[in-house]
Amino acid sequence: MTTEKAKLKRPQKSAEERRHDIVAAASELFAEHGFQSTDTQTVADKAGVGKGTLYRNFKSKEELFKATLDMHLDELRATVVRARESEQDPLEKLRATWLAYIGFFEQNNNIIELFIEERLYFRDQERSLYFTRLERSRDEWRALFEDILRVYPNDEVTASELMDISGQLVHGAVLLSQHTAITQSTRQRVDLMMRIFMHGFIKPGQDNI
Amino acid sequence: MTTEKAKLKRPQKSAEERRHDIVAAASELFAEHGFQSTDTQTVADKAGVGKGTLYRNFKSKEELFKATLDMHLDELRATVVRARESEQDPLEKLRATWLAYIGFFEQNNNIIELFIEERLYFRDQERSLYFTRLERSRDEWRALFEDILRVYPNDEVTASELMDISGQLVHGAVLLSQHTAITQSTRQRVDLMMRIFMHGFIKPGQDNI
Amino acid sequence: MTTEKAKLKRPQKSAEERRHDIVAAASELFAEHGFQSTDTQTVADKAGVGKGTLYRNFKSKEELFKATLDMHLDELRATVVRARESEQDPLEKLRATWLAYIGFFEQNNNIIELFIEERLYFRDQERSLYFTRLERSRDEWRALFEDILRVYPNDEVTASELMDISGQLVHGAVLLSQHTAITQSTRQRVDLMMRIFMHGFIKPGQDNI
Amino acid sequence: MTTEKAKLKRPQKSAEERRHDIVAAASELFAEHGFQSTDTQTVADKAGVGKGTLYRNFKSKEELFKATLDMHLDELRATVVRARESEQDPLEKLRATWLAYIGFFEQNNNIIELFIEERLYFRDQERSLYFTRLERSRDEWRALFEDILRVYPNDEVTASELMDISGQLVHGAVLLSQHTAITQSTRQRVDLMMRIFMHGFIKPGQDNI
DNA sequence: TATGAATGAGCGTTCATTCAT
DNA sequence: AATGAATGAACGCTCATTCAT
Repeated sequence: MTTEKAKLKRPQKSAEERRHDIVAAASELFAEHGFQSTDTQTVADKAGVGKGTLYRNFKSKEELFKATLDMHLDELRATVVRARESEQDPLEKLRATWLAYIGFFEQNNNIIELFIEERLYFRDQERSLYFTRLERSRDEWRALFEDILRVYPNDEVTASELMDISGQLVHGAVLLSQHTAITQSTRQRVDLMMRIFMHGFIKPGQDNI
Repeated sequence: MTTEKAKLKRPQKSAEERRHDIVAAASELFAEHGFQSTDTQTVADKAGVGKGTLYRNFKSKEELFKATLDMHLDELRATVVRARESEQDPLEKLRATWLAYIGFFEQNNNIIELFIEERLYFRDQERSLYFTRLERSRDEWRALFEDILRVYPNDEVTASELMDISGQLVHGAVLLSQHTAITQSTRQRVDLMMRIFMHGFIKPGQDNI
Repeated sequence: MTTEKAKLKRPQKSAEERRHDIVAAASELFAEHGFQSTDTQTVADKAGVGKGTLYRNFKSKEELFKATLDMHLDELRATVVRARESEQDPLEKLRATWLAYIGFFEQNNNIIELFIEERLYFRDQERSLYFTRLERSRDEWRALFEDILRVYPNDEVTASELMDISGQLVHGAVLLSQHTAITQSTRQRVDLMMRIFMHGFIKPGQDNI
Repeated sequence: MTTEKAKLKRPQKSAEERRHDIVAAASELFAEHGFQSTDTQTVADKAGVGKGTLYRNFKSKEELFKATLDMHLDELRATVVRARESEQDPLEKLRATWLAYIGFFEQNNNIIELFIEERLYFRDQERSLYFTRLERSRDEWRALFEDILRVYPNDEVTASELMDISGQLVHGAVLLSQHTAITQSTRQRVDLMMRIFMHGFIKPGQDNI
């Protein structure tokens, strides 16, 4: 029960473990303070390694940052895919996916800010990791909305358009979730999103009052 | 022979003007590179003042940053209010407001990232300026949705809920606008948002297929 | 008479003076420990300035190093030119020049090592400052030997050849001077060099014993 | 079933060989980049051993550096002795020795810089290896010049003085050889050195013009 | 004995802030 | 009041050396 968790000298873990420890530590710190405000010594300390070990595993602080983003993106993707495949009905797939998406960002506090930070810092260098991935998964999303439209045909709207609205709803939710008084559960919020997304707020026949 | 003579060359700006020049310069630079990557020397240069003058006008780089955010928030508010008041019909007010909101962020590139940066860096110190203001204007938004519900009564949804969905749609649009292939005008996007928001994508009567 | 020379805060000297102070401090330290072993903090301390001031005046440690070399090379050149012009007779010009050259390196201990360090470190980047300058002054040296040969005609040797031998003698002297037991004054050494250079060590007529 | 079995794949080098490999690798790298700019990892790689092995064989990078200098000094000495003994006539011994000396440094590029680097870095600690050895061989050099003076008696110059001039000529040649346009072979340069060293550039009888 | 992953002191450089002019 | 030279704390990264395997 000592707080001083017996810091062994040179624990000699596997390379895989080391990398993971470092990314895990970095991830928390980046999420808490942002990329620039996190210093490498702190990451090393938190990961329980020397600073040199950081640099043996990652070419630079920037690389480390991107590695943490990558890790989160892998998790996010896994979470979302799992959710989508957990349901058969297209609309239920959608609901599950939204839930998973928003839930992921709720459980990984501030992660969305990291993706946005990346966009700011590395703007000149390359495309943002997050949006690159988003793009890559567009086809899967579109397929989902095509399935939905097959069940609920509507020639006044395209799958792409639905995908866009869906994207707005989800990303808006993620962005605002930490700042809206949390009077509702994520589940409830998603249900509301579904209701409006499906039927709007205007009752049929009210339109031309 | 006054000490004040011959200074004609230096345009003798008022304190107010100076501050404005500095904020304007800072604003562009912050938007382009982010808070941390923008250095005070560059701001001073761009504003055409010495670095000391920066610090006479703003206690710190952070203050300056917040002043630029404040300026943008003032502009945003003015833009939105103007839009809202330009229409009579509640739904048209909403459409105009959405359009103004999204248009503002389209014209002030990267501004949304700045608000998010603030959230990351100054987390510990205080609440974010953007979300503080957002909160402050909630009542106005809510009033709008109450008006709308008066015209289109629906006891299955509250004004607050509509406000939340509206917030998600708008912020999602802002966040994604720079990253979605721009096949549509803002106008068109807002129209789509309105359509779905009002009626959903499912045609009446299709529901229980 | 205080040893604590009243370290005024921010003495605000002229830019010229600052640069000079820094180069002077750097020069001593580089000469004493070499380029790589001298750290910038030490230079700043010795120059009585902050480390930032170093970097306001010189783009990098490397630039500073080259600036000190340049300074020494300027001095060396001035010393040598002054010596050469102090005499009329070509042979006396030569003697005076040799004396000045060797004397310079005796008074600026370890400077020759610095020139050689430069060659080692910056090999890839560009030509050595020292040898670039040496090359540049070759014409002046050659002119001197042509004058000498005009007085002492000898068609078995060229001015260039004499210049080469002279260069070897002088640089050899500089290199070895710190390591040979100093039994003789520089004056005496130069006189010996002159004697051998002029007549060799073999007496006329002894040759074909 | 000996422990020594089956290790055929690893060439089973002797400790002696290992050391030699390391010194050989280090030697090249030091000569190319200098002491400080050469890093131990690179040496280990080039020598085909692990970094630990470096430190089992040499207490520190510095020791390794000195070992390479020692190696070169051994080679230099062997080369010079061999040359000296290849001739009978004292003057021819001298010519051969000069040739060997200069040739050695021509074939071992940048070695002279290493000796000078040592002087800079390890100044405080002890005397330079190169000059220590030089000192040690002074007696042999002096003996040579005494032999020469026996054949060409000259009571206006001592063997020590000739030795000094010879040292200057040779070291100057080594130092400058990489920087003078190589219009002549080493052989030719040495012949010129001999001619001037023996007779000077002034023809007998010209003196008192 | 040989290895190379791990370490951390050390260093060059930057940049927000101050202050003499 | 305005300036910009001066400051020095802070930080990313390196590399000689150690030590668990």
